[in-house]
Amino acid sequence: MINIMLNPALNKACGFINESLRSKKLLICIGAFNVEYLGRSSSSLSQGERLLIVKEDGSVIIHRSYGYKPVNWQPPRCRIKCSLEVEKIIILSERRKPKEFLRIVFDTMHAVLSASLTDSGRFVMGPTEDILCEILFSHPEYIEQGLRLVSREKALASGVADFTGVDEKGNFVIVEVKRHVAGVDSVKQLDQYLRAQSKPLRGILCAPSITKTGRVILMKKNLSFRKLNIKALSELITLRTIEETLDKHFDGSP
Amino acid sequence: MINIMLNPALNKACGFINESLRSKKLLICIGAFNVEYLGRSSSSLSQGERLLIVKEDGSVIIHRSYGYKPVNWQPPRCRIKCSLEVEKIIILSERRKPKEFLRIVFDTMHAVLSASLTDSGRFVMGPTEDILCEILFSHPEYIEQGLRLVSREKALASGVADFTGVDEKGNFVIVEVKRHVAGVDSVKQLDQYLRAQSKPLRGILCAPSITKTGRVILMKKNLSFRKLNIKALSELITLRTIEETLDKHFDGSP
DNA sequence: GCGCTTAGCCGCTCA
DNA sequence: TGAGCGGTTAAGCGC
Repeated sequence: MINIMLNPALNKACGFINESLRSKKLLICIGAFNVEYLGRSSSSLSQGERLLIVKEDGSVIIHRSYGYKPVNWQPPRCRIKCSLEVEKIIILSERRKPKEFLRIVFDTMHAVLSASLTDSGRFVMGPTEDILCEILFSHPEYIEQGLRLVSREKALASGVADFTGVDEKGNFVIVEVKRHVAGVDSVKQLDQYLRAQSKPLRGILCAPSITKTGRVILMKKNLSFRKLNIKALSELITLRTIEETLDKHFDGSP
Repeated sequence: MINIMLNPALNKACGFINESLRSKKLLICIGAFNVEYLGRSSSSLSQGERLLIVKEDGSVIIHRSYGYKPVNWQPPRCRIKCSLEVEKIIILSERRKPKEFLRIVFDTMHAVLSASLTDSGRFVMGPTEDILCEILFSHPEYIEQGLRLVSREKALASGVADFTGVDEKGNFVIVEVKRHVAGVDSVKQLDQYLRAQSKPLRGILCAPSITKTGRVILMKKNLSFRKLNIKALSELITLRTIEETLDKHFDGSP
């Protein structure tokens, strides 16, 4: 059910907004306003025509006419108040922790709209690093011939290694998997894991590619790099398997 | 100017959307649809009632009823097409680089709205230079150990220096503060102040960072650079101070 | 264009 | 509560 007012008087708009907030509906306002943000940082946006969205969970989103990212926002569970002043509507949103405020002052309201959205749809994301690990765990030959993977998500002294295992020659190895280009940070991450061990182990970094500086450090530290063909790996797994993995993570959810 | 249709027939909605895309307006659609994303990753969102926003710059934003982040999106400069199929409206958005697609299939349209937003407002992030100076004036140790600041906004022969003071060793200093990366211009500005003095003084440039060429000139002119941690400095202002500021701003609010 | 760093990063997990 | 870490991270800047 959708309610809407076009070019409402400010007092009417204020009533409409308060009713929408009270009944926890999606609220969309188009009008001329300015915004002040105060919290971890601060910002100030002077007057202009924009789009304000307040969701039923108390999130606030402010969009200008361009860009896909909001200019200001607040996450869910904000306390939101709307009040009428002389020739102005003031919407104040308070986030509890960290303490942050958004103050929106409307001069003009072009449209207010409220709606209840019924959405039980399911959102599924493509192969994540987690799923990639799942695949590699059942196909260690894609990392190295003769490699046996022993543990997954192994908690080490200095972080959580994707895999630990034993290579063809009986050396213990730690494996770090990246879904994207491995950079200096990835190499350092793997190196950290290794340095925190008492004995020297082999380290294998698996990624679709590696940056030049990343490779330099990797070679200096005598680590191995294994190029992953993400697409080929994805094809080792059926959609069914992905859904099973998801089910494991999101267990109870419908 | 705002146009709107409530519960339009799909063919009417399709016409409305195409007209909005053609004339490069902000487009808002509320309806039941599913979304497929294909690109660097992939995702699939099954049927449900949601909010679709298409901006005049070709950005696409899809929001569910909860959360402040979009479930799917595309950045500006996407090519967007809308077509009518049997009992469905299909909106396809293509991002050129990297190649990515969003396919939105509407079963039902509850509302379509288009608007032109006029927004020449200015957005300013973080503590203003003024506030930054305020903080540094009460915490000169963040500029240099043992520094005593004597004056603020001191009018000199060739401009207004942010601070003048005396360093640990008794040298007179002029301090210039920048909120953003200091460049060649900032260095020259500080140098100007110093050259206009009869005696040679020390010059300290404070900024979160400095460009390479800026640093070269700075060193050549024998000036000091002090890296500012804007975030840490901001945190020297307590929340209490923020709340006082808010109170001042929002005075009447309950 | 690559590679690196920052962000009101966000959001998740786990000690 | 904090640390670690992945992200369709995005976005900026230097090389």
